[in-house]
Amino acid sequence: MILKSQVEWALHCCAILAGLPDGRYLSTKALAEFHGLPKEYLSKALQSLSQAGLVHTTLGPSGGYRLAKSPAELSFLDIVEAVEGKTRTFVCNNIRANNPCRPQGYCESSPCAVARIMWEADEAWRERLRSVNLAQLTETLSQEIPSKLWKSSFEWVLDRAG
Amino acid sequence: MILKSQVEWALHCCAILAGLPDGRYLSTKALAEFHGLPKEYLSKALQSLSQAGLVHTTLGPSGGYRLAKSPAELSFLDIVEAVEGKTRTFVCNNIRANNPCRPQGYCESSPCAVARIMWEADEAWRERLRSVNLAQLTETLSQEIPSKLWKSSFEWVLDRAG
DNA sequence: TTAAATAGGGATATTTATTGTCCTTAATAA
DNA sequence: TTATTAAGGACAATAAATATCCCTATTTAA
Ligand code: SF4
Ligand code: SF4
Repeated sequence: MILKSQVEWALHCCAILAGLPDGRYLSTKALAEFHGLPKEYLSKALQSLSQAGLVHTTLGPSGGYRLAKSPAELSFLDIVEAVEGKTRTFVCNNIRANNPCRPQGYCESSPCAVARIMWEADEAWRERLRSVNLAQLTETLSQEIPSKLWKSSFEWVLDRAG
Repeated sequence: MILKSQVEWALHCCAILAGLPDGRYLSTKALAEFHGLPKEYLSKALQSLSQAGLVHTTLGPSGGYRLAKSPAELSFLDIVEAVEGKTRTFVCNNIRANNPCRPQGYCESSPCAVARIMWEADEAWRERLRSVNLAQLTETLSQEIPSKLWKSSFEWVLDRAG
């Protein structure tokens, strides 16, 4: 069970968009080139972000994407769920229903303990993702990335932002 | 990203084995029949449990599986990792290495903030699974499953345990 | 002693999910 | 008007999950 690579792509793209000045947009083309990713496929990830309302888009030359909210209002969970979906990682196939001892017509009232425990763990994962926002990420990145690289990347992006 | 259904199977099988009297074994055939699962494929899941050292096996008629430790010593995480593997759910494809602004020969020293945050969430998930053991599960199940069904299932299993 | 039953595991097939490409459409700015 | 963009549908390629089949060594029950 491994997350789609689109999750990593979306997180990186949002990190870039978080540094974009107000009113500017960055295109799929630029984001794909910056990260060395297939443009058409990255586009699907960005569309997921758009459908989830995390980014705002415009068409035409100088069009592209910007964040729909402030970085502090966008959590990792928002981005992960936009791309990966909100479905819980454990799905119950209700195999207890096959128990040969089960009386005819007997119907389980509620999810059993196995499922509940697995769902609690899933929720612990989501809760942790919910607790980190984009502003915190860019703060950390700005401290860890060499300032020369940080600056040149910023300029590279601004050069292409519409 | 959804866990294999083998995870559910393994958890249910372990729950059954946890109720098995000392020295008794239950075969793949019985476990598959009880849960309504394909015997040959369930066998792969049980082999994973065996390779992880969670269960003990014997061959021949009256052979099968029993837990290798007491239910209190077996956590959900043990079982999930035996079947699903220990690989973290977020894999870093190091797309930052494609940054066109990156100086030649520049080598990232350590995993970046994105990966670390995703790995912390993964660890939160595992920690929660680590905190629940099989003894707790069977305790809950015994309270929630109607006693008539609980008893008849127990007898069904004992009938087939070698 | 023999025959049946078992776990283990290799090979392979089927189905589903992920990854990736290509193309069309409508909107938009230069 | 024209070039550029996001959106999205159709489709292809690849990888992973699911499933089946068969063989082997071991063990126990008859
Ligand atoms: S016992 Fe729980 S996990 Fe198993 S099938 Fe029922 S609800 Fe699902
Ligand atoms: S997650 Fe971090 S380490 Fe992985 S590619 Fe992105 S920036 Fe690099």
